[in-house]
Amino acid sequence: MNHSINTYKFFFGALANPNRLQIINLLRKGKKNVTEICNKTGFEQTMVSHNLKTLEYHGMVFMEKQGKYRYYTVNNKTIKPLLEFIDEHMEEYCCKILKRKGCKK
Amino acid sequence: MNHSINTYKFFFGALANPNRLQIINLLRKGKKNVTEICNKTGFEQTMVSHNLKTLEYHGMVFMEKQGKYRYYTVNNKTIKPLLEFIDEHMEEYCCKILKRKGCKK
DNA sequence: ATAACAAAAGATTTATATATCATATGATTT
DNA sequence: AAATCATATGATATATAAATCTTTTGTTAT
Repeated sequence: MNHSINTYKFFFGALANPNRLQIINLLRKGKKNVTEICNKTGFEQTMVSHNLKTLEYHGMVFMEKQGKYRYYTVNNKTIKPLLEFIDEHMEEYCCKILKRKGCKK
Repeated sequence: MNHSINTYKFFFGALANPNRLQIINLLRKGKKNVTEICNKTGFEQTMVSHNLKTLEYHGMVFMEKQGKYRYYTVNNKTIKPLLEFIDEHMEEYCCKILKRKGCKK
């Protein structure tokens, strides 16, 4: 905990949202622009833009302009290992939560 | 992402709360019972109990009964490296957020 | 056994985050 | 340069989470 409590609060808050998580998950399959994200997810454009802004603000996704399009990529350098780490944590310590889906322990 | 979107949502949600983060931070200094947590933080007993329940459910803290007391410890096996990993992420990718407090990059 | 203490549980109010709605900006095409 | 497409921004209504309030459970001491 090198930073303020609220910094962590907002960081985790950025990931505590199903729509943002779905966007992250989609971007893990490759770079996409906003319209492509909307089409693949069925989400509204404004909702996607707002959520991408939150993710970008926290360094979870990156944006690059290409003409009238804006392409987004996920920050796999940190997001991938972060999610993997949490997967392992849950396998170890969240049996109650995962039970229905066949937890190892 | 081995688990459902909502599983991650609730996991991150558990950490996206300043009071729970403060409790985690306090427990990092050592095992404490509910009353001790209340005294050190100034939080109400019911609020602390509710938040400890959330943290325990997600395997972030552990509880052991000792007479009428319930002692809580933080799961440092995962919480410590998790927070350290996020510290590094923020130093690298969240300069905008940390700027005021002297970000390295 | 009853009182006092420690902690949890449930219900309700309050606070916060989110999606939606309306509008604006920027780039490309005709 | 007007129209269209792509995306972002700001404001507001709605949904969700959280704190508080009230009550309950469990443990120890008298």
